[in-house]
Amino acid sequence: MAYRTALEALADPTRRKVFERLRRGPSPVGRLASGMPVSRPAVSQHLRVLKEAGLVTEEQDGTRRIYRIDPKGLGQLRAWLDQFWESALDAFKAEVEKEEGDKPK
Amino acid sequence: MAYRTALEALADPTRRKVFERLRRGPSPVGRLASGMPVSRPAVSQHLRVLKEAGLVTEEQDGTRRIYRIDPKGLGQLRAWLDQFWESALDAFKAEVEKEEGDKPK
DNA sequence: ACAATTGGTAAGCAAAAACTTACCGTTAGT
DNA sequence: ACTAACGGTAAGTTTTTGCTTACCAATTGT
Repeated sequence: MAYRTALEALADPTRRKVFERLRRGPSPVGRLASGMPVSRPAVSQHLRVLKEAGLVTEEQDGTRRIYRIDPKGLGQLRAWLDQFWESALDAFKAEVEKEEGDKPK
Repeated sequence: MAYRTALEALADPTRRKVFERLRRGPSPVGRLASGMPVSRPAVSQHLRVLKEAGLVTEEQDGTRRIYRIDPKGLGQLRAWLDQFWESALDAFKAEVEKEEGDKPK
């Protein structure tokens, strides 16, 4: 049921930018913030949302916190999408068959 | 590049509800709106967003418009997710190998 | 031609979300 | 012990977004 939070987290453009930057590998907050059009606290807040959505993890290393992508949230999102995709196709097929029945002979 | 709009469209709970209801098959606007906690115009506005995101299609049938799920948007989202998933795993592997190199012997 | 059904659009409002500045706590180095 | 670096949190403001009411256009049936 956590695909909701993942979806909501990835909807924001800057948050997506942070997330996609992490795809290239782990990074501390400061490094993430430089190169972003917004302030460091803003990035911090985005990271919290991403973390709560299971999309990133935080690891303390001295005075800095290293953020990295967490496969968990991504996996849940994929699972939902796949299941949705399948049932949508099923409904689509059923629909087509129903229409076939409408033009008999 | 349209996975952005799909993501943003699916972030809203009521919009997701509309979308998930369409999974069971096509429906005109009025039917969708009844059974929703919001007004018909609200549903209309949501449908527009979903349509612009390539998630639903609209077909005119007399005075009513039938909405159905459009596989396009869903497909683009899946493609992005899959590609993201892969490159994230790659980065993860590369990271592990780097750490292996850190503790030689 | 007229009335009724269906639904899109506009304007305005209220709630939510993102951003900034200011501040504080923690760790590392000297 | 003092200072600097790093980053989370609070408070307040602005922007965005979702919702409602009111209105209008198009189609169908009588």
